[in-house]
Amino acid sequence: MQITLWGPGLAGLRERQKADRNHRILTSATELFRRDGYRHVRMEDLAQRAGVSVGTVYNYYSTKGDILIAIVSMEVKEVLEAGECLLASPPRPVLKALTRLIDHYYDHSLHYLDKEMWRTAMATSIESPHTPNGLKYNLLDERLRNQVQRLLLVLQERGDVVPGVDAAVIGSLLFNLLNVLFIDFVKSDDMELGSLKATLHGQLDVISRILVSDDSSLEN
Amino acid sequence: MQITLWGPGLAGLRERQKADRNHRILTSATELFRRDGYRHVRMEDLAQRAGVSVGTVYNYYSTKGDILIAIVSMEVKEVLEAGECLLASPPRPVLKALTRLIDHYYDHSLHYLDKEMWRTAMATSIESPHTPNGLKYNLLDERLRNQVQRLLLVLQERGDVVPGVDAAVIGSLLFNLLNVLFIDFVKSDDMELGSLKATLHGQLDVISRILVSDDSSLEN
DNA sequence: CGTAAAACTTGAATCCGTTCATTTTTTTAG
DNA sequence: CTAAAAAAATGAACGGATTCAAGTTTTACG
Repeated sequence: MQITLWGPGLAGLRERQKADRNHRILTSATELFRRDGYRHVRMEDLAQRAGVSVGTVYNYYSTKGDILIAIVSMEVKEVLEAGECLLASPPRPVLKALTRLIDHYYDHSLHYLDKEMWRTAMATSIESPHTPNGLKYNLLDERLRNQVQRLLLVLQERGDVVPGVDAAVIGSLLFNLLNVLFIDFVKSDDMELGSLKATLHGQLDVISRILVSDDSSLEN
Repeated sequence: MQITLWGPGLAGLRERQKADRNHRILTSATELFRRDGYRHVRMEDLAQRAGVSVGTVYNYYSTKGDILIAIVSMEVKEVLEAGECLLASPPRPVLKALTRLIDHYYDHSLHYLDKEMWRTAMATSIESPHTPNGLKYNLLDERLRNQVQRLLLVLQERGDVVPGVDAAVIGSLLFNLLNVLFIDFVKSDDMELGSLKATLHGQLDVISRILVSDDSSLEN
């Protein structure tokens, strides 16, 4: 049934077939989830569009939710990379640096996923934190948290953040905030990105007062 | 089949039967969920123990998750009432008042529910925010948020919190924090209540610096 | 009381994610 | 090149939440 187009050799036939099938499954899933909504996509539909059987899909991903996590991973990895660039030389003042980073997280968040997909991914990570799914999602969360913490550390080393504060604590606190606000955002079908960012800015403004000395807080 | 023990009258037979069935379903669910774990309880088991058919359970609750939300409601309502007592005359200083309120939320949280039940309830509220389930849960969340905000307002009116801060913003921020920390708590099977509260206290300590003037912050 | 409408209960059928015994394809060894 | 072994694909079968057409109980009304 399978025609060997490329002949043997070149990294192994099986390897290439596997990569190809995996890619087809992921592509089909992304398209179908966005077009029809995660809930309405049946594993059978997904398998059919990817040109494989249902069993094969389960050979690559252990649950329907696992496919979603894979898509979330792409999303988060891109965002993390962009974040690293910002960490290399964050803008001033502190408030602007924080806003820039988190706004970018938010702006990028609907690139591959829609709100329903985010809801499902978050729900999975909460309901089943110990499955491969959940672990993977939570690991990504930790990497984001870490990035926020490191931004604060960079700002502190540069002297923009007063030495007294614990960058890890406040960074974690900031991440918690941006996370909860994002949850509220994806929960509400109506809320726009602009509204999400406005709320964030309000709370960031308050937090950033802890971070700078009273003198520099007059800078705005 | 149904023996009319009380005779007709007294608020209608049907009313009483309904209340009784509802009570039996809720009681059975609480017992089974705690004993066998939410996931392992089948609707059929639950129906059998409640002495009704599966269809009848669905007549009272629209999904399995809906039953859980009903149990969460009991939990949260009790906690809200206790909160109101504290609002009537909160202790000093500010940090102690906040700690007292939120510690109570946490301490009470495992009274009816275990961690798995909380995870499911939270996941449901995120994944399906528009179903009766989700709406109910999110309404309760809002009431808790509001209570935290009102505590701050009371403290501010009493002069313990500096007039400059926006009680609604900080209250909301505090609620977000306690919420995220609680999510992390129920996600981890290992974490103890003590550890949860320790983390909270660390973050509360930071936040409370915004709330009091520099003079009073030297009080501790 | 008796009867029709309304409200409610029932459990078999449906739907869908997931599993698994079987079949097919690819690799390896001779 | 061929056969045995290994790896992977397949789709029918399973389990459990949810639905729904049919049956039963309660109420309303003469």
